[in-house]
Order: sequence, then C-alpha cells, then structure tokens
Amino acid sequence: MEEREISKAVIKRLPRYYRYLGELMENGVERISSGELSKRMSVTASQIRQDLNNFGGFGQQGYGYNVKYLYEEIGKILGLDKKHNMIIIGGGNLGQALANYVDFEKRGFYIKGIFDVNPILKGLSVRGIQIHMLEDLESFIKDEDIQIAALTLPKSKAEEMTKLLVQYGIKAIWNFAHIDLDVPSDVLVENVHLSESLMQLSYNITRYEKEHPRS
Amino acid sequence: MEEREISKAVIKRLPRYYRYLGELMENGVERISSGELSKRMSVTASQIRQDLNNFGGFGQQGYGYNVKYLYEEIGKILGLDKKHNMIIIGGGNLGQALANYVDFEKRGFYIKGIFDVNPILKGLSVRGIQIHMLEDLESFIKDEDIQIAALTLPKSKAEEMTKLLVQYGIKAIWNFAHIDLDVPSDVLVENVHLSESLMQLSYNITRYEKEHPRS
DNA sequence: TAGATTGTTAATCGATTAACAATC
DNA sequence: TAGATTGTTAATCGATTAACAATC
Repeated sequence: MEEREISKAVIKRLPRYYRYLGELMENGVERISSGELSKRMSVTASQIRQDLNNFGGFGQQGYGYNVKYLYEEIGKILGLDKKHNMIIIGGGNLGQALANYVDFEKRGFYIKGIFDVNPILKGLSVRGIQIHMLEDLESFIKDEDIQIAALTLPKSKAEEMTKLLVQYGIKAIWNFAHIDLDVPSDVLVENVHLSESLMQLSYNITRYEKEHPRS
Repeated sequence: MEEREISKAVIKRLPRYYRYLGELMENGVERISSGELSKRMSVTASQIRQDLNNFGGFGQQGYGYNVKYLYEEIGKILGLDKKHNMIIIGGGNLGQALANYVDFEKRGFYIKGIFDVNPILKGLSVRGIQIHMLEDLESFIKDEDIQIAALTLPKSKAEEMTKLLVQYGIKAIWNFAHIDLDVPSDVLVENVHLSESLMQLSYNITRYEKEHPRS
C-alpha cells in the first residue's frame, strides 16, 4: 500500500537533522524547540515542523522535541535501525577509502567484501575486508545477503557491472561512476557524481569573481 | 553588478547537460533538439530550454542546438575554460583517491599538492603530486595561487583546518568532512556528505520494502 | 514556402513560509 | 493558570510544465 509520497527535498534534509540531533545528544541536550534548532541549522522553524510532521507528531506543545527520541525516530525513518550488507565493486583508491570508513558500520552498513577484476589484488584485504574476484560475485551476494553495492569503477566498466549486479539480485546501487545507470524499477540507485559537485563549485567561483572583480 | 540570480536547481543540472553533450560529441552527433535531448536525459524539453535560456539563446529555431557549441558554452558558464589550482587537505584514502583522479585536470582542476599532519607521509607523492606538511601551507597557497582546497579530514580536525585555510586566503572549499563549515561569506563551500547520501539510499530501500513486502 | 523547433509568456504545480488554534 | 510551542491550515513564493508566436 502506497502511503502519501514524501518529497525528495524532505528526505534530503533528514540526514542533516539526524546529524544535528546526534551532536546535541553528545552535548547532553535533552530537549529542543523547532525555533532553537532552526537557529542552529539555518533553516526555518516552520520547515522543521513541516518536515517532521510528514512522519508523525514527534513533539509536544509547550515543550518542544525530546532530542534522543527524535534522533531515534529519524534513524528509524532512514532505516538506520536495520542492518544493511554492502559490497564495494572496485578495489581502487575510492573503493578502499569507502572500505576504510568505519562510521558506516555505526549506522548499520556492513561492508562484507570488495570485488575487483585485477588478479593482483586477489586475497588482499582492507581493514579486514577481503578483496574477491568477480567469479565469486554471484554466490557472495546470495550467501551474504548483500543489499547494496557501492560502484567505484570507471564509466566504461560500470555499465556491464551494473547488468551483472542486477542479474545477481542486488537491491540498491550506490553509484560513484560518471554515468546514469540503467536499471529496472525495483533496483534503487543513489548517485555520487564527484566531478559534477566540483563543477558546481567552479560555477560559484566563476560567478563570484564576476560579481566581485578584483581591483 | 548583480545579474538576475540563477537558481541552485538550474546550476545542479548544468553538469549533467555538459556530460550528455560531451557524450554526444564523442559519438559524432552535430546537432540536437531539446526534444531529442529530453528523451535521452529523461527531463522535459521545456525544462532544457528554460534552463539554457537563463544564460542566453544558444539554439536556432527549426534547427535545434549545435552540440559542440552548446557544450563549450556550458563549459564556460561552469568556468571549465579557466584553470583552477587545488590542494587536498588530508593524505588518507579519500585524499589519495581524489589525487589519483586524472579527469579533474581535463576540466581545468589542477591538484598542486596534498597536505597532511602525519610526518610519515612527508616527502611521499601520489601520481607525482607531493605530500607536504602543514607548516608549508600558507606559503604554498600564496606561491601556487591555490583557489580550492578539498577537505578530506575527520570532522574533529576539519574545523580548525578551515580556520587556517580561510586565514591563508583560500577562495573555496570542497568539503568531504561530516560537518557544516563556518566560513566568511567570501569563501565558497561545496559539500559532499557521503554518509548522508548513503542514508538517503537507506531510506529508499526501507520505503521500497514497506511498499513491496516479500511474500 | 512548409516544417521544425526555439525562446518566452502563461498556467500549473509543488515547496516553503506564515499564521494561529490546539494543547501541553 | 499563563506561557510556550507544536501541529496544521492558509498564503506565498518559486520552479516546472504547457502553449504558442517568432523565426530559422
């Protein structure tokens, strides 16, 4: 059953709320009002209340929000209370950088293996995570119940690899390749296009320099 | 002088247009209509024309757009026709992954150096890019005319490093740390929050599973 | 010229902000 | 109870889509 659709804009803000609430918790703050949070995060209080009320009433009139409770509830909305098994496709620098990033595990994302075509990497491991060859991919996905594949390959290889991943039953792809993946509608894709991010920065630099010419 | 402000949504789409036009060029396509491009990119033709007309009329009635011309014009809008000197702050895996990424240079982004606090890395280099110690940072930024710093440090160090970078006159920060940087208004920041991206994917997986329960 | 397709205005849609009654 | 602050409706703002005259 389809519940009312939540807009992408709202989803994009949730992790940021989650991060701020986590910091508040660390600082021992127990309750916070939308007004106070709005100041810290530089968003309107109205937006915070609207966003949260897409998922239910987490606050209390006259009191505000309980930080720990709201943190946990947003965590649940984001699915961080569940375990997600991941693999990394591509044992290059970026793949290894992701493998080395321990914080993912704190959020429920477990990197179970790294896959590469380069036989030189065979048997090596990164932070205890073994690098496997492609021939093991299918059985690994099934045996280890892998949901997510992080795709850190050059564009040229990313396309065929995606076909395999879909065929082997992957549920979601975290895509770092500079290409729009073509997948069936039951496979989810989240893109991280680094060069596009850098181009946006470049645009802003260029515009800023036009508006503020140096003497 | 302030020209009419271009919305963030438009800027975010420009690099994707640029990528598609680049691919069309590689395939020897000389002209394309907004209608044809809209099919390939899965956006509306109307949006393409609106987006482009923020910057000027690049097309011709009855003909469409010249691919090479439009590619170059979008490149100019994004500032890719200019050289941008970059440094990477943080010689860890992510920093090295960025340093190894050659495509940045094709777009005018030159990585001039990597900086780290770890003396073990001193004098090493990645793809010919030397790793320097922090004491050289100030002079390096000035001597090498560095505009952009890619910040690939843990949250704890990112804050103080940002202060230094600002003090030393950096123009823009490409931020990979999980923190919102506090900078003066003349320093531009572009964030890449990997864990937030992964959380969005997690949300979508969770929602999908709710809507499509397994038998 | 006739057909195609842009540039641009107008209409629609959706997201953000403001306001305030409900209520803790 | 009085004050504070939410949840939610209404108003505003901005972005997307549709439509079409201009024109190549």
